[in-house]
Amino acid sequence: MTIAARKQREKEEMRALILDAARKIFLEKGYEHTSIRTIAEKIEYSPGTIYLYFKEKDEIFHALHEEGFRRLLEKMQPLEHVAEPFERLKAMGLVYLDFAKNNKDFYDLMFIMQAPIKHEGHEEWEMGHRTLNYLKNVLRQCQQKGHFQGRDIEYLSFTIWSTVHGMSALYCRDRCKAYHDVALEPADLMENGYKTFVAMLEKL
Amino acid sequence: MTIAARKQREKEEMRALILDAARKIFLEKGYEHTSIRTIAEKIEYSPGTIYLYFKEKDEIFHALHEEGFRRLLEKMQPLEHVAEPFERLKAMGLVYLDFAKNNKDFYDLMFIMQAPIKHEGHEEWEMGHRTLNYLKNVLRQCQQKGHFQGRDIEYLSFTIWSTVHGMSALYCRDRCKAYHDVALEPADLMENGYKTFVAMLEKL
DNA sequence: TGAATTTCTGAACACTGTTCAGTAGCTTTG
DNA sequence: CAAAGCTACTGAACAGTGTTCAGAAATTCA
Repeated sequence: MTIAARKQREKEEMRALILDAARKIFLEKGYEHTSIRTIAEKIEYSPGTIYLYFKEKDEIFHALHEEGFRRLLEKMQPLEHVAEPFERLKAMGLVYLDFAKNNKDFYDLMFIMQAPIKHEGHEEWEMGHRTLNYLKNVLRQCQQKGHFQGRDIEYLSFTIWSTVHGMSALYCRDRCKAYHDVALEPADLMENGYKTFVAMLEKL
Repeated sequence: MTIAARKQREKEEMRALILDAARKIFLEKGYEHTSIRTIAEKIEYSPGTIYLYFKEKDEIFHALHEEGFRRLLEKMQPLEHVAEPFERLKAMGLVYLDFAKNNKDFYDLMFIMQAPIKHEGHEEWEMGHRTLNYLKNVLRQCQQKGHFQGRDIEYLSFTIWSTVHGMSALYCRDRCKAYHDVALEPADLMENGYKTFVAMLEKL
């Protein structure tokens, strides 16, 4: 079985090689403006080869989609050590916004891009669910400490997610320039916009 | 000058004809999946003709972009008759969310799509600015009535915009299905999510 | 070594936005 | 009214896209 094992390993290495190249080019040029031919050229294989490891371009998308969530969850990990739930919630928002700012294309991939939903229900959103459940849990812990009394966790989580996503999406798709006439930079808007939102959460 | 006038009129009619066809196909298939050839076929002209009226595909995008803002502002008009500023603000949010729900592709065009920014600064965001200023004015009126004391209008408007945009964007790009496991529909999420947000605004 | 199998190639297909030489038809002029 | 001029339009062509597949090359097995 050692040969079969090696072949299996080689297959995975090739997949990783393709994903690695694709990620770099995606992050540089964006998904739409990255062609299979460009990826193939980068790894010094022919375009056809890529189709031996991925059914279609979208499948590469999904693989990177997952990687994005792994990265985001990774950055959320350290927050486990923040004892106070509400403090943890506030920090989560900051981590989320920071992730969007520093990983624009990953963020785009994960939350904005028109995701091709061909693999219908095939658990491709598992990582997304995990992230969302993480938020809901923190909110429940906040409630146990007296915050958000009487609020439905589902709706509250949606509102909070919407706000930070809204900021991130406006940032990623350059709608922050609506504030150029008052000389406000995106980073400033996000920082102080989030502070305003936290003030709301504190009073709720 | 009557001939020149007629020619002028015909030119505008042709532009309108193209935009009309483009809008219909865009709203049906989305911007990316609409080809110049398809639009040309629909109006029974050759693809080349379209380039006599629009410099490029993106220019059609921008024209529809403007139409979208005209439509949104139109739906905001009746709110002038709501005397109480805070009531007007709340209603504005509902109109905004409704617009997103009922004009998914227009909303996408206006606030989500990677807008091609070639006409650098060429006032193409004028309508967007007008909409945003409308919001800021209402917020100022709210402040005069005692709401949002000490809050910066710029940051507050950004936070509010982000929240309703976030909900709309999650809706347009199908991320609401993250709540499918708890059997919550997008419309319900938006309605109650917005109620939650209004509760926050009331206490701020 | 020779046959079988796997892996890879690159030409080809059908599509895309865009350009431009050429044509058909309307407008003006002689 | 015919000829010239102009304008609107055409559709083939270019360079790009995702994807497929017959055949070549390399590897594995007998």
